[in-house]
Amino acid sequence: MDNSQLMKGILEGCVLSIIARGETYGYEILSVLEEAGFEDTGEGTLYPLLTRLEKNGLIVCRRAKSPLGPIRKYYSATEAGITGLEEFRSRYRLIAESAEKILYGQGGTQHD
Amino acid sequence: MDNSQLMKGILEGCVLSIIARGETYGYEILSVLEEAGFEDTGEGTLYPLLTRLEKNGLIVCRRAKSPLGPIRKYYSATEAGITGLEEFRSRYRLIAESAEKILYGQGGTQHD
DNA sequence: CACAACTACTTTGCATTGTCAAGTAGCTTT
DNA sequence: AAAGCTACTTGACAATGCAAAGTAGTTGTG
Repeated sequence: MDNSQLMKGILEGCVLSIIARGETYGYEILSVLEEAGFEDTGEGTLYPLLTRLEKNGLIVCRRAKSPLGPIRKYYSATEAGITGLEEFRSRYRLIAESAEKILYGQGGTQHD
Repeated sequence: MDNSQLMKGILEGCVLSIIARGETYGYEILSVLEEAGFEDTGEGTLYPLLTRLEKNGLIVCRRAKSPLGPIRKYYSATEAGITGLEEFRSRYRLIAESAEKILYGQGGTQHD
């Protein structure tokens, strides 16, 4: 059992959240994810996810030259993206609360 | 985007946690999950999950007659299951913290 | 200029797993 | 005995994280 199953779905909301903070691009998102603790996130995970978000109209992308390498794709959240993010947060919180209720107990299990 | 992706992996730990509390069987687990908030969990989700947990040695099962219907499969957690549950809780907490850091911000929910 | 190294994004293919749907089987009630 | 409940099983499917390899632009070294 590895982390990948836990990651599913969560990552999508997190990436959307990062983009919603301000225009950014793939490589930078990767570093933000790593800083936050998603250390194993690879390009093969992120880029398809960005494509999916874009296809669903939650983010839009603009191509611009990088001062360093090849063209970057700068993403920013659409209004639908902002709305979707709120919905995601709600769903996430519900599930997280349900999970924690079961995992740690309502008040019975003392966890450090 | 539906809940199913968020559920992946989380459910496994939750079911393991429920079983770790004491011997129980599928139908009962379903009702516990529903009470906790996992309302859409169907049999087709739970039973394969139980099989998987058993195959991985995290739970064991014992068949016993039910006062009502057909034979029940009572599950209980093995030592490996307890250990696995602890590990799951740690992993879950790490991911949840990372996710919440991104979703809600480090110091507060409101950021511009 | 040619080649390597780095940045940045793309694509393919796979394994895992939640979900829908239908099925099997025992027990109780009518 | 037929219907309806409890309880578990199975098959097919779709979503998605992930590894690995590929494409392409820029810079530095010779």
